[in-house]
Amino acid sequence: MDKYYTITELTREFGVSTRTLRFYEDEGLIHPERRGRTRFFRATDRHLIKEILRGRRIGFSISEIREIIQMYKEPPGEAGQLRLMMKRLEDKRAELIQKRRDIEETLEEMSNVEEACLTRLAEIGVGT
Amino acid sequence: MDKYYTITELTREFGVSTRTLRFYEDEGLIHPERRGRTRFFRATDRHLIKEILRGRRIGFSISEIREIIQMYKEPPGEAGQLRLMMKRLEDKRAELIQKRRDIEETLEEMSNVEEACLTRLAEIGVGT
DNA sequence: ATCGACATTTACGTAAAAGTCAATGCGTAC
DNA sequence: GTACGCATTGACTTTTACGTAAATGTCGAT
Repeated sequence: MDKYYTITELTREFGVSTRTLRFYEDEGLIHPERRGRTRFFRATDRHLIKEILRGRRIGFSISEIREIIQMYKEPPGEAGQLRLMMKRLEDKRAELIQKRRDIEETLEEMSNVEEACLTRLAEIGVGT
Repeated sequence: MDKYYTITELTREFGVSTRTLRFYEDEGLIHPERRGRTRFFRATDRHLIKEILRGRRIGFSISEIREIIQMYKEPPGEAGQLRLMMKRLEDKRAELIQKRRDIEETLEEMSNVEEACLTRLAEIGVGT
């Protein structure tokens, strides 16, 4: 099949603006084809967009996302480069693990607050 | 005891600048005491800073953090407010859970890349 | 009294990630 | 053939979360 996606199809699917997708293209993250001036997105672009948005939700900057995409594409050939890349991976991993811990702590606290709300509601509700 | 912390003590402990702490004060997130023009931070401020920074790592904006802090302080008294608050909590919770999933997926992919790196290093290493 | 370290305020600057607006093109349904 | 809707480009604007510079204050040690 090799389907093409138009820009608005993708904006609808992912809930982003055309500006955003063009911005990602300008930043070199995706490379939709062109027929005349119109962009045609392939499955691979669509998949990349998914990864980009996931990175964005996590809080990665555009350049970090670019770096990550690069990593998938081509593990560099030279040993020094490889070691450096693994070091960076380690750092990112630590960061993500910290972030996950932060999220879990926050989720717990939110549960507490929610419970307090429920109790309060019950108290008030009684008198209604 | 009721220890006081100076601003630089806290900047060192948390790895942030004085500008940042003053900014948080301007934003009404913390309320250090004053003796003359100098700020003196209490344990409660220190604890708040911890929460603020955790929120920041998670990706909450200042106003979201402010909102959260507010929630801890005073679960509102009126039923409608309470329900609204719980709705917002639900939304945030969903967001955080999505974020956690994103992180987990990313961690897995990073493991893959890392493994690929190791294999590659081994291949190269053989010829060294 | 002066020096250094730390503190303060005010004000302007900045980078990231888009939003918004205006002008224009291209295809097609009527 | 023209009006309409979707696309495009480029320029300008906005928001967030601080950074940074300048000019000054405070205080203990020398």
